[in-house]
Amino acid sequence: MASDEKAPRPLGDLERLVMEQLWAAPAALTVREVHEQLATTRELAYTTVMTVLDRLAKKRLTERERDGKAWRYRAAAPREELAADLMRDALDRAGDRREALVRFVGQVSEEEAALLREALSRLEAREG
Amino acid sequence: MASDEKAPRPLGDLERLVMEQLWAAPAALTVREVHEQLATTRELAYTTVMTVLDRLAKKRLTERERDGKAWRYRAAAPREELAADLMRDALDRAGDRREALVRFVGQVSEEEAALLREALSRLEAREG
DNA sequence: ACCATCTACGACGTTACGTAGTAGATGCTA
DNA sequence: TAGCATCTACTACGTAACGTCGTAGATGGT
Repeated sequence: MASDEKAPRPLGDLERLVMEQLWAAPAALTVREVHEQLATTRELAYTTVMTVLDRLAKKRLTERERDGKAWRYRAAAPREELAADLMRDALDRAGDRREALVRFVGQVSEEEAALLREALSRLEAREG
Repeated sequence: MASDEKAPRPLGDLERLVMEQLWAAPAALTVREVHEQLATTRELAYTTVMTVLDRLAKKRLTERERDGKAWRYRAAAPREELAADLMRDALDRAGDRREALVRFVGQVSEEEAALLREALSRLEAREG
């Protein structure tokens, strides 16, 4: 049955940019590091980045740890995990799941369909 | 590659309720009809429903046709189509699609996995 | 012609997000 | 240890979406 929970709001533009920095980084980043990266492309106050990082943490999209007097932020989950969650949410919001899945596979590319089959086989091998 | 378009905002609570009325109805509904339905559950001004229907139309989620001096609204697409679109969007926003799909099938239920396999077979039969 | 009804449009409060400033805590350094 | 550079915490403001509704004027049937 359809979930009654509210769909998670999509990330704002800046929030997405920041998350992309974190996802791309091999380790947790400080506000300064994120800011320096973004500053190569756009003018942006240090505190703006700080605010966004803070909000992302409140939304549990990032986690942070102390490093001296600064915080280091990292993504709470891989980008692909978030994508999968959103796909789940969307599916949960569909009326007829079968129909929704049919339409979904009907609009993915051949390549993606192949990836799906592969993923399903792997699942079957592991769990089936 | 990841789409740069903004993710569509999820429907608001009332917008979702209204869409559910339209999806459930066999034919296009007037503002009054939608209002009467919703009014059985909650107190709501007629014009509130009108506004929402109008906004949904501007967002191309509903279409409307004249019926006397009133408008009749219907969903522009089936609920499952919207769900499929949202799944696509989420997938487009993932970094590594393969990984995202693996995670996705990893979190669907057994039943949903079966539906997915079925949908893929059907696709293969039709296109492959 | 009248009355019920419908639409068009504007309005207000709330919340999310982009954006940034200020004040005060903190930690290295001379 | 005094001071400077840096970091956080908190506040704030503008915009847009959405829930919510009112008013005014158009419209159509009897």
